[in-house]
Amino acid sequence: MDASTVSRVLKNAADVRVRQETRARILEAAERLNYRANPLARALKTARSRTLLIVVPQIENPVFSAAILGAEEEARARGYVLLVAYGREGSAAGVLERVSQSSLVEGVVIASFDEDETLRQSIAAIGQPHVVINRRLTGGGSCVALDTRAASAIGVAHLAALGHRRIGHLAGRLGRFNGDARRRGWEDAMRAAGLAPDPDLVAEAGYDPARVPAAVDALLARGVTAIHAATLLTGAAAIARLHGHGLDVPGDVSVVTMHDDLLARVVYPAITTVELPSAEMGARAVRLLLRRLEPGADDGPAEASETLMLPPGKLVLRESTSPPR
Amino acid sequence: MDASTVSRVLKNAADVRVRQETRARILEAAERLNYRANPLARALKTARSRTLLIVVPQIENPVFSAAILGAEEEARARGYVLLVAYGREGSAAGVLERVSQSSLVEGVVIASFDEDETLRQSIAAIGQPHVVINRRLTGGGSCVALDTRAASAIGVAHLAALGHRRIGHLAGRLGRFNGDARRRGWEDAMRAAGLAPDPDLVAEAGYDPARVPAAVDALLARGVTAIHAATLLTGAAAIARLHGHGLDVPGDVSVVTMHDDLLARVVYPAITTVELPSAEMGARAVRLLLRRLEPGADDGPAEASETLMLPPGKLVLRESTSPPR
DNA sequence: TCTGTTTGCACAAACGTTTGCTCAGCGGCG
DNA sequence: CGCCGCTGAGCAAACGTTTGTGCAAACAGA
Repeated sequence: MDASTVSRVLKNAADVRVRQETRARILEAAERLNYRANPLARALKTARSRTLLIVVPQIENPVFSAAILGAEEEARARGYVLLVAYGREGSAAGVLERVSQSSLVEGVVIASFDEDETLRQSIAAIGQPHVVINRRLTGGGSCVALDTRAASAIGVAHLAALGHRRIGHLAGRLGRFNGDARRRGWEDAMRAAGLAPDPDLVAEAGYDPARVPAAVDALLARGVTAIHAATLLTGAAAIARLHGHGLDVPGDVSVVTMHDDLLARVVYPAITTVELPSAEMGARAVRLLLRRLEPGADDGPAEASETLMLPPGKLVLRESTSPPR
Repeated sequence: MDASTVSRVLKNAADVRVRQETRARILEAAERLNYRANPLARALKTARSRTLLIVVPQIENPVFSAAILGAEEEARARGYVLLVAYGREGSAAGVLERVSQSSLVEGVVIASFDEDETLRQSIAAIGQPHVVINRRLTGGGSCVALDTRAASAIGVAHLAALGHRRIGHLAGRLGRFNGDARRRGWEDAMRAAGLAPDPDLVAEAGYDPARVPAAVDALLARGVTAIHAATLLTGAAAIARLHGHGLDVPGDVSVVTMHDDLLARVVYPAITTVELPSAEMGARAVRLLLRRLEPGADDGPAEASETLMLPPGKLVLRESTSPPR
């Protein structure tokens, strides 16, 4: 029983040319010995490791863990293994360098808080197929992002529909893709409701709960009756701050945010949010990557290296919003 | 320049036997060509992949993401790559089978919600060095667990010291290692404070926030003035329920729990918790594993395959606890 | 019966390392 | 002067696959 024949039989190659009896004998023996082809040897010979890497700046962030989940499922379904690596402080450079040298990876899904230019350089340095997620990378390759601008607009429109007129935006990191997109979404909805998107109604807290109290106080000083928070975490922190002032949510101030995570359900009041397909973002990124690695026609035409914007899901109505008094 | 010599020089082998000049020439060329030994070929030849696997039931759970972080750092520091895989529904069997056949892994760190017997069988089936974390596996190999019993006791003792006498325990999953440990910790502290650990003061909510309201109501019906929650998530949900009843926390009811996560800081009031070294749990598991894979004397004597219990950190005083009225 | 075609399988090289061995050159020692 | 032993480096086999090719045996057509 020669190795080559075994190899052909076990992978059911197109150039079969093997007798039924031989095939059966091989299959039986493989079964009996619990034989598994050594993936290392195969990868060495074929120069294909069927391994993908996802790099995230934080693993504990629900957006990224959801993206990892989605990516892992998609990769597995396609017969790939997904490695997870994380770059502390948001920088991707070190991780990319390290992993791409210690393990053989065919493509990388990258999430990073780096500046555009920095990130572009890190990516160029490893010279591997890649897809960036959770942002647009101008001039870069393909990206998969969440349409947080639309998500913001949905939340703000909800507040406006309830009758709120002074709706504050508790902004994320302004100057960055997602921070700006969310503020623009707020502006869009304000305008659509015939309200002026007064810059005074915007207070930046970034993604840091510790910066929330001051930002909320600033908004309160502007007389807002509702707050649209850029992230679930800062939204929750905003509610805590409001409680701290003895204010009732939603009685005195309504709060809406996005990302339908468990956190939205364990605080009081449960937070009204807009669903965002984080897991799908991971899955789509893997699909894009695989389309480049395996140019089969099974996926339809390969799109140009552009940004794929995933539309938000629906508004999940909970108890943090109500008409103004 | 022969490959064998290059190999010896680059890994700085003990059997150096190479002229300084040759060594320099090789090093220079490697640098110039940005040469990296192919990890696949090396792994194939040496039968050592320097890859570890960690299997967790959920990646979004802060305990596990912290453990992954700790494990990854430790693995990397030792020159290993850490693969992350997760088994939905808590079962480890499928993941172990799948990954151990698709990639070459030298050892596995396992977290799972499986029953002891089921888990033992899954592990036996893959026949690889392993360390179980976040629980004790009776009769199994080595484990690294958090001493949640002691952590519970610290939290409950804090409540007792404040003057609470009717302290309810919002239990995790009773009958399982961590659920039972936490309830025992509550009992320990109750007894130590001269209070009767009345079973009526225990209400089980598992790890599911949806079950919390009913459990909290049951505790309230028993006249508790303080609640010790088995998990941060159910603790937060308990606070939400208390608010829902129009009760003040900590004015009417104090709440304490464990795991010092971000969540504890974004709810109102910020939750008093007991620190638990989740990240260290991951790191220690990797160390244990490596000790078996590389029996060097650098780590002290290899311990018997017993459970390593990591003691809790300190009580983090926030605003969810106060003396009873 | 002979030639030509197909069928079924084995041979062997290659992937990029690691590692035991060989061996030429050379200096020292008897 | 001859032998020994050391140094420094190359040779070659091996790890477990994949894949192009070679080559018998079986078969068909003439």
